Amino acid sequence: MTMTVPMPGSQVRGSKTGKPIMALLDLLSRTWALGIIWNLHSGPATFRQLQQRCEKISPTLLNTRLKELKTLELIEIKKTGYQLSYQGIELFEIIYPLGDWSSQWAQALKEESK
Amino acid sequence: MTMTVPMPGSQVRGSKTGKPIMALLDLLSRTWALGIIWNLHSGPATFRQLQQRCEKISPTLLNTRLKELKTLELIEIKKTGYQLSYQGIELFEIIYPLGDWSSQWAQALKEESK
DNA sequence: TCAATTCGCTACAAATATTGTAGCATGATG
DNA sequence: CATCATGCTACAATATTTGTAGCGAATTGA
Repeated sequence: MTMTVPMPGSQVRGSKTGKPIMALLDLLSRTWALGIIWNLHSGPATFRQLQQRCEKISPTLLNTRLKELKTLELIEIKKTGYQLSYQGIELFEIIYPLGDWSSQWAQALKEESK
Repeated sequence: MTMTVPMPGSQVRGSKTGKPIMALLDLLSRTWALGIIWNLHSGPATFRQLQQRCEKISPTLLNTRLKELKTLELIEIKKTGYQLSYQGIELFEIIYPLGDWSSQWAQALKEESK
């Protein structure tokens, strides 16, 4: 298995510059990366619990993403299972407003289509 | 070509509930979706300009994403090219702090590995 | 103690998404 | 009217993701 983690400072998909934001966007663009972070916010979870929270993720991919997120220090593993690291929490706090925003957005889209 | 846009309210990858946040996370998880939004922030761009800003995106995918983002009303097309819609700007403003955050994160990762 | 269950995770083939290159049709420019 | 740039499509090669089955280790219950 070859895992290419979008490490800031090294080249990532979509950028030759190695700018941290590009590494981050690459990471977050990967299927389920955002979903895992979002789902971990409600507290630590074991592998199987996380599988359930994510509803339809395959174990293969879940494990792949967990490794990436661990490497990039956004999550960590404790006795209670996987959880957001300090940095992961910070990241979550930035994207947290997406929850409310998405509701308004959905509403607007619905109005639009009337 | 079959385009499945993660329309809030309908089922999306990763959720049976149709919650807007899940539609949004599905959308943003798609390769280059975040990158396009990020790159459009610096102003409107034509198709080819956008291709250059994104450095390595294939025209096929760029077009696919643009259609999705247009359908979901995050971008719109004007004479000057593609640009963020009002909602797209709102979305960008939420994720904007990721820029600074990612720098600190990169720094922390570097310290860590010393 | 030891069978049964649960858990974290791997194997792997099928399905899907993305890339990369070539180039077409259209409209602008000289 | 020839040339060029633009927006985009075609399509085959490649990479990613899914879905299912199940293995080995730890835990539970009798």
